[in-house]
Amino acid sequence: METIPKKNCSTDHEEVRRVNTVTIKDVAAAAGVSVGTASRVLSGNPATSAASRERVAAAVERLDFHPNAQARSLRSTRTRTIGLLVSDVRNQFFADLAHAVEQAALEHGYAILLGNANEREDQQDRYLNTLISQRVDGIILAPQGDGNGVIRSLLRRGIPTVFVDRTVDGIDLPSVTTDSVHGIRQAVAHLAGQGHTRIGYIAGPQSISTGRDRFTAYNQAIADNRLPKDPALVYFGDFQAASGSAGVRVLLNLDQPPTAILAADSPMAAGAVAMLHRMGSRIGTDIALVAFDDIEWFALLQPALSVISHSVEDMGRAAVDLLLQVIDGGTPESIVLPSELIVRASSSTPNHPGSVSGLRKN
Amino acid sequence: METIPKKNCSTDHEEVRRVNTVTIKDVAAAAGVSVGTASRVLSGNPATSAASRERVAAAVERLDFHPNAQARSLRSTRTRTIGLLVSDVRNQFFADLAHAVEQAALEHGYAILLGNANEREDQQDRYLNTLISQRVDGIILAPQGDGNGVIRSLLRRGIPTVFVDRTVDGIDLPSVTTDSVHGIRQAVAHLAGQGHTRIGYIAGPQSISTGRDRFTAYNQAIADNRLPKDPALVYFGDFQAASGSAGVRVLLNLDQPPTAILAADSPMAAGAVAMLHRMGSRIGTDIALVAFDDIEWFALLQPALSVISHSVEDMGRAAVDLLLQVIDGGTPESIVLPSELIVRASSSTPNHPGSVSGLRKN
DNA sequence: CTGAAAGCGCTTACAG
DNA sequence: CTGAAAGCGCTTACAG
Repeated sequence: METIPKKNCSTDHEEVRRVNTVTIKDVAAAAGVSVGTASRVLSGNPATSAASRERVAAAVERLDFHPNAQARSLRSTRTRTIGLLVSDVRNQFFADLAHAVEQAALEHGYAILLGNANEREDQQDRYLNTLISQRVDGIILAPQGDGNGVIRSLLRRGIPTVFVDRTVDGIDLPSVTTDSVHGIRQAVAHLAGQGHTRIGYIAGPQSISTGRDRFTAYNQAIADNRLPKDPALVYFGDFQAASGSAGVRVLLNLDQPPTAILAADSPMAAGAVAMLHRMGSRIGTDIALVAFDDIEWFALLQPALSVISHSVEDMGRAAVDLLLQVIDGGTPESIVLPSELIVRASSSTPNHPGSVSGLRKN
Repeated sequence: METIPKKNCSTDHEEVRRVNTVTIKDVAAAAGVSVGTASRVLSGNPATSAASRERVAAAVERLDFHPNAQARSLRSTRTRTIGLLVSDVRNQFFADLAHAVEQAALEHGYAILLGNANEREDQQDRYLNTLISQRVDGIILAPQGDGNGVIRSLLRRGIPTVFVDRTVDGIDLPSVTTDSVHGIRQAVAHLAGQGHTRIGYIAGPQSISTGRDRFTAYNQAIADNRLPKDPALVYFGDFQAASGSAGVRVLLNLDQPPTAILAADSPMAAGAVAMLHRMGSRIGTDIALVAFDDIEWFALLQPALSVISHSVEDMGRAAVDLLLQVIDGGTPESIVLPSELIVRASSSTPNHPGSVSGLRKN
């Protein structure tokens, strides 16, 4: 009675994979009820007798039945699956975000289909197509690009989607983002307060909303603190580590190098640290360094890195909440999370910085 | 002709999500061919005329058709989806592994359904059930537990599965693991060569194969180098950061504390670093430190951490290769990847360590 | 509370 | 090369 042999068309080639798939039909037969009744028991429909429930449960147990989610969702159009597309899993921030989203989704009975765009629009679009084809119930997206690719399909098809961390201009979807203004303003004020007047900035790409927002916030903060504005102090990176290193090299080779540097995300900050080490510039002594994103590793560096912190747990949880509301037909408001400066040793430059490392190179 | 209104049973409640789902029927109608022909064109079946191909392609484009993967796999029993279940996404090693697996899978046209066990067997089993229900074509698993849970279902159902990084005793599945013996032997010899005789070890859990393997390798290396064996020098952690910190505290409070410490994975090493900082013990001077796993952050610490390195890219790629072979009905051999010591400043203790930090505490 | 039957969107022999 | 039809494993009104 177990493993009822299916009319298996395979020519007995031994290559008989998955013969052992037990279906709801097998369960129904074993329990002595109809398929409909078995289905009702399985889906928790109250219109079932205690007797059926017991017999079906026993059969499920005995046959080790796992309902075919494909078939189920083909009828019910719900897959209980959420697609999460991040920009770069190896970026600790997104790994933490993936974890937060996954835990929050799990609580609501959803599994996460994780995609990794590698900060590239073509890979994002490829995954987006996969997610659409897999008929995920909704998508949480840290977007790439200008919204002229597959993102349009998402909207057209009415697939519940929310943006996380980033947004796309002209695409009106609920989002969870960080208000970078407050944290960056604090950071610049903190540095200016110590006498720094030349604060370098390693910016993210201006094609990405967080890259733009943080850059705007930096410019604003420079102006607010009446610091001289010098375009040479800004290096445009790509949110990845190598560009952080490149940025440091360029900035430190300036005729008038900065005495403090702000990096717009954690991989670039890591790259900056590596290059500062290589160039023999002592962080917290020769140069102050502050990073956007709070990663546990930053606290382990010596000196520990000052960071602009925002809660990745809150972000992940909020994104799931928002998406669930959209799936339920709601139109939730976007959420903006706060950012906050955490001062550590890397930006505590006791000696007047101008005199320590501001020495002209020629 | 676009969006042909489906016989939509929704009571016009406005809650008409996904009306706009276009099916292969719509495509066939728009292209003026039968559903069968449309299907053949879509799946690249050569038995199609150039004319049909063109008309179908045009219809697909115009209607923005995305085939329903659920329905497709219901017939073909292939989902083109691989489940990857890692122990902890926030662990940089596994994030890197996820990335490597995902890239390798993408090359073969597979999407990855990523699960995160959080180093817990119950969460692993829950995800495993989801993956089975989703009918993934195969599973790449960094396993938890003793193999008496859902893993048995995997075997019974013949679902193609390979182990990665870890294995489970008594479960015979192809695997990709690291040979820890060589790297750990090198590390201990390197430390012993500098005069260290008391080498502490922060072990992983003995319920996990990598925890056991590395511990065995450590014991072996201690014996090989004719170092005194002292059980007090071993602290058993759980592969997570907090236990690395706890381990350092315990070991440094010994009457005869170690002058060198080896941590069995990167999160525990990070925890160890944090605690050494807090206790004012200078890495590379007061104490030597070596970590298993090569994470980019380790190179950024000052002093940079010596590590036992193994290639996570190779591991991810090999796991996908193996799984693909299993899916194709093969029975591939397991793969064991090498490990190698990389010496950096954290384990270069020029002064005779015994005299520097081996001073008795009482 | 239960069974028989239709149907979700595809694929795939089967004839032609 | 193509169409008509069966069927993958479920769910869900419809009667009873």
